[in-house]
Amino acid sequence: MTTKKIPDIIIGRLPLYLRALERMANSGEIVTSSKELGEWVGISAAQIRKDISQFGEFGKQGTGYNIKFLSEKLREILNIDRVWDVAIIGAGDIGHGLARYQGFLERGFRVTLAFDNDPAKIGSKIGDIQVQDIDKMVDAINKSDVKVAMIAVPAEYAQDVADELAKTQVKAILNYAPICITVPEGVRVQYIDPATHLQWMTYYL
Amino acid sequence: MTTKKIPDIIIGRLPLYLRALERMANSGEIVTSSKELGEWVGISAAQIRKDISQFGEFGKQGTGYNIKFLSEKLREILNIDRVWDVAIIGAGDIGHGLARYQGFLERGFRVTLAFDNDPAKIGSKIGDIQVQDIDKMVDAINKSDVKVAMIAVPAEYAQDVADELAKTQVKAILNYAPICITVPEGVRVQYIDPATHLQWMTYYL
DNA sequence: TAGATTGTTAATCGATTAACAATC
DNA sequence: TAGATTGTTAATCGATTAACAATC
Repeated sequence: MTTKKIPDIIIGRLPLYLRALERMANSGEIVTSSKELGEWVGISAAQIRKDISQFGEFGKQGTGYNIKFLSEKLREILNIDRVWDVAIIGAGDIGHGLARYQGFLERGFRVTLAFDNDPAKIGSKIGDIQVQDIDKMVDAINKSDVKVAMIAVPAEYAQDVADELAKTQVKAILNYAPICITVPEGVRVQYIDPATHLQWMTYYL
Repeated sequence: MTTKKIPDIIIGRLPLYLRALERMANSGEIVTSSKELGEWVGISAAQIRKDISQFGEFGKQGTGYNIKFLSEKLREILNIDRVWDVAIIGAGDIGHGLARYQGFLERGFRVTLAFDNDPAKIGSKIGDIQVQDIDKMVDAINKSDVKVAMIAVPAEYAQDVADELAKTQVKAILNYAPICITVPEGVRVQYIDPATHLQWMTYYL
């Protein structure tokens, strides 16, 4: 079997499909079509069929896709048919919000570690996790099975944190600091910066 | 003069260029090149030159780009050579974090209105803005000159909020609810959903 | 069977890269 | 002048769309 490389842009759409399918399931629907799913996520039916067909034949001609079945398949493909432990670095407003965010668990993630360099925050609790000294981060992560981290520190510290994370088994980083970071080969980074998103839209105002 | 339509994907990169240029300026640099800027943002030099040249000739052969000058031009292009008032709908953890976020002001945005439907929150203060009853949102926004809004309510209310916003002059929405919303022609939406970003990366783990 | 919708191929469209003349 | 780097064109690459046979 020749494993063909799936384009990254397709992978990025799968979570959107899954999110819509889960909402459909919640409202009691059993099957859907590429057309309906496309309307939910704002993507053409042809593209949805093409994307999904990269991974197998999950639909039935004339009928469409079974929502539960397709959701299950997408979860397997995305490796979220399990729960990933996540570390948060930075216990300011953003870190706090992320640590308390209820939406993660049902979507495959559980925050288990939090770090900060502020003595006033170290030792405090967010929900039921305790903020640890950032100096102990590498050790603590290496003792855990955390492979996913979220950086929520000021821009000037983000690269330092990324460099420390490089000493651990973390392979996926969600970076809230408004700066592009450099990471070793094999580590993935995604960026969230609300100001950047807003600036994109003001062009059209 | 024929105004050619600039692809949306190019507009989306300009805020990244601007962000990098501002950091360069802060560290005292005066000029940069497409090569250097490309390294900062992880984009090829050729693409950066092509993107920037859509809007004018802002560089000098042999020298590169003056950082201050190019920043100024990008701000003009993106319409952030002014400050935009922003409304936040939803005063939970995310809304709170956004309202308190210090990073907006220097990048062209100021949160001036906040709304919630929870009687326990209405009337409370976040920084120096007071949370108002969401029933008064349309009136309050219409009396203001807010054209940008951030939705930070649970997924099940997001479409309702979007429908209400459609009765105002809001033309740009940053949606934190994990759901795709439908808006009238001419209104832009951007999405931020950390779980979706994380799920994108777990594929590769 | 007739209607619907998938999976897939070929055609189109758009974005990125490479190359280089222009010029600072 | 020699070296560097832009702005731009042409070539390449990749993604999206349209169309349709297969089939439920």
